[in-house]
Amino acid sequence: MAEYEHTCMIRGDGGRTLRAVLDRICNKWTLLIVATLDQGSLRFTDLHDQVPGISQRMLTLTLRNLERDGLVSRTVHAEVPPRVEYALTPTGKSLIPPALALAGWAIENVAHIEASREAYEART
Amino acid sequence: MAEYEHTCMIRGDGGRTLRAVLDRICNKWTLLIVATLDQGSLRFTDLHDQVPGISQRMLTLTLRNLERDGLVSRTVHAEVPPRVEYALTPTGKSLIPPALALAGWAIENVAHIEASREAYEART
DNA sequence: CAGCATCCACATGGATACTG
DNA sequence: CAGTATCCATGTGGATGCTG
Repeated sequence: MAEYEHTCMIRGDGGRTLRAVLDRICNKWTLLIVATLDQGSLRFTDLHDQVPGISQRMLTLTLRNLERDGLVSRTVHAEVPPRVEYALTPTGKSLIPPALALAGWAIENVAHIEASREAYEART
Repeated sequence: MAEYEHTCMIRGDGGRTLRAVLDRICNKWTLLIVATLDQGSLRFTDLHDQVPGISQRMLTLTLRNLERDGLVSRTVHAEVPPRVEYALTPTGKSLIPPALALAGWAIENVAHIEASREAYEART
């Protein structure tokens, strides 16, 4: 537990690198879409159906950002009606393990956090 | 790589659990403060000095949220001038490993992401 | 020292309507 | 089918000034 020197990975450059990446990942939909695409390639409407509650606008925006960052590939098939397939790139796939680590922590600790929060509110 | 069924940890309840936690963690300062406190307990001014660029307001807000969620403890010493010590709780400490996993991914892939982003902009 | 209060700028994201 | 366009509500966070 005394290995706090490893946190220099986080604090490193004042947190700039970590934050540059977090900014792209920690919005409302990104991780959900990445996790959904881990099944394999999907088209726009499939994603819209499988990610509950997302609007067309946010799905489009999030996919564009993922494409920009090279985490998701977008292939347009020249057909009528149009067919567009979205899939994770290798870089996108590599995000899954750390994302799972965080999700695991979230699931293990959400009860404790929620309880602590309610106790705090009650105190105030 | 065919173990995509594990991403149900992320998608599980439509991502609600993960997002409930991400919302508390993925703001501008939380992970930076947690990483800084991994060294041991620090007082307000020390934190303000060690986290470059943070304002008093955001330091206060972030610490209050961390205290609410039970990730950071706040102990006031009845002295003059006042002395307040902030430290990670066990729950707070347990966030470090998954945070490091994400930071590691960020550091490994930031160059590729940045390059992809520039290529994308150039294309447009 | 360790904050709280106030004001303000900007980004995120939701709802709705329209299109090649 | 796979988007785009527009409008708008809310949240996040920065600057500044004041206080027990």
